[in-house]
Amino acid sequence: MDLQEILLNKQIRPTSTRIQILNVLQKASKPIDVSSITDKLFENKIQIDTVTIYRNLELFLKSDIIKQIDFRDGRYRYEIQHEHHHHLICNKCRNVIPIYDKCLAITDEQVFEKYGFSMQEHHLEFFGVCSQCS
Amino acid sequence: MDLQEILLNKQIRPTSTRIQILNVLQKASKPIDVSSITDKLFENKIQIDTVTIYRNLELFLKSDIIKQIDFRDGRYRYEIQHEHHHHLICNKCRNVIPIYDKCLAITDEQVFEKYGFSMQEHHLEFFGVCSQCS
DNA sequence: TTTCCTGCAAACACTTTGCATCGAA
DNA sequence: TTCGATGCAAAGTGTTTGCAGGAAA
Repeated sequence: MDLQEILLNKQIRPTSTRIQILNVLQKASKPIDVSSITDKLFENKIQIDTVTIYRNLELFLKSDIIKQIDFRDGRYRYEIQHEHHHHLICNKCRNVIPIYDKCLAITDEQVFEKYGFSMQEHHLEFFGVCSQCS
Repeated sequence: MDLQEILLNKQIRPTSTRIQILNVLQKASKPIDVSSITDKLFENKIQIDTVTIYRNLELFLKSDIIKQIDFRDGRYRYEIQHEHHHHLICNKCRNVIPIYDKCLAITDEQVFEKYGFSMQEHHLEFFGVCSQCS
């Protein structure tokens, strides 16, 4: 998908900085953190200030272009918002496997009604040991 | 349940510091962060260094006495490990409702086998808007 | 005695804010 | 010209480390 188009659709000015950041996220095979984004950009001889990355990530988050994920190691990771999925996170090597299988089933939809809670989204991650580490 | 006993069962020396920290967690109606723990202790005229709290929380985590929860606002919260449950988190007021309803069903247990992943635990939180905020 | 706990100070890592500059509409 | 985007410096926040003193087995 065209990154510029995505931004325009969301009424975000498609600056080259933004395209570059999204480009890195798009090419990543798994969610990456801010310092990895900086590194990837650096490999492509592009230098963008950390602050700018943070500011734009926040913008992308608000516009639902990207998703923020927490693997419980003290920093957030980001990935392009696409088909809903979850992650298997290895507690040993920290590798991440995205899974597209349907995992979640609210056995009683009325759970939310019961609390008058209007559910917007859920976050589900699985932790364990991957094949290479076991 | 007796806190001292819990610690002894886990072969952790039941110092008064530890009992006090656990006591605060036990009395809390929802997961709380480190600074709230400090505050609660202070209300009871108990002063325990932040570092000590962190170190003991880590210890409790490893021993499965407590659980670490992430509400995506930059700090972890902790609660006594008890009956498995999830949380409804209000995106507006940040209030937290624990729910004990059965929510998760792996529709295909073979998902993990497929990846040779030995699943140990999952983290599931729901985000939305609570009744008071809507 | 020996081992483990705790507190203090300092370091760290990640993220945010303030402000000036730059650049596109 | 005006408003938004970016970079730099600095501050803020949450967490961890090193080390020394202290308490419990």
